[in-house]
Amino acid sequence: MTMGINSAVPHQSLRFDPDALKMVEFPRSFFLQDTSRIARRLLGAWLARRYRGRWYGARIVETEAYLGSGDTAAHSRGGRRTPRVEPMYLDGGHLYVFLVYGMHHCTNVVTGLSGIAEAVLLRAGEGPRGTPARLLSGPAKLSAGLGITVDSSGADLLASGDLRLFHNGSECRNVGTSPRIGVDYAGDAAAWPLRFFDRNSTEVSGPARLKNIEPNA
DNA sequence: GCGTAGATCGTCT
DNA sequence: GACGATCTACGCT
Repeated sequence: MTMGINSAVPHQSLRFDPDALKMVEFPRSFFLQDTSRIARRLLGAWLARRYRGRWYGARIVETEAYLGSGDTAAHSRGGRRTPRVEPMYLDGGHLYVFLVYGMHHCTNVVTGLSGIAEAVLLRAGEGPRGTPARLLSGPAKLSAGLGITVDSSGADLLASGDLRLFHNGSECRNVGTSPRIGVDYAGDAAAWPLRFFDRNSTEVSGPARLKNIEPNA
């Protein structure tokens, strides 16, 4: 067996202590709001993973909303319900993780009631102080940094398990908006402004022309 | 800074 | 059999 850079070990620099930072978890009701609103409000929240008894985490700085059956960019477009996508149909607060290009994992937070296949793709994060620049500046990099793989698809973030979503009460006040990245195949939906990012962050992914866009109050 | 190409394989048609 | 909700390296401007 090989244990290389693709193993599910989180990056050491992401060690943190959610208790010392007085972080709390979102209630289930948070994940039942409008998906675009959740995508925006997740900016500043911390995705966390417990590995061998220690916590590792990343502050989310970029997200995208995927709006279910009517969204031609979503894996659940047209009501598709295959084994891979099944976690998208769970209650809000579960994870949906998939593999792209045969090598990269992408992590999503499922939103909405059971039966509604919407989700928020977590596109980029910032680690604690000392984390190397650009370690988490992309959906696959964020997943790899925390060691999240498809093995975690379907996990419940509210089950007191090893994967959680924390926040410390402060919301991102400088939010930029743009079309989603990498969905050119989606026709009209490719232009929908469903990408959200922290304009103060240096770790946002994507081309420069999609950064520093005016705040969208 | 921008555009292009190649990696690599599960999933869906 | 084609195609990715991506990333890196490389060449050019």
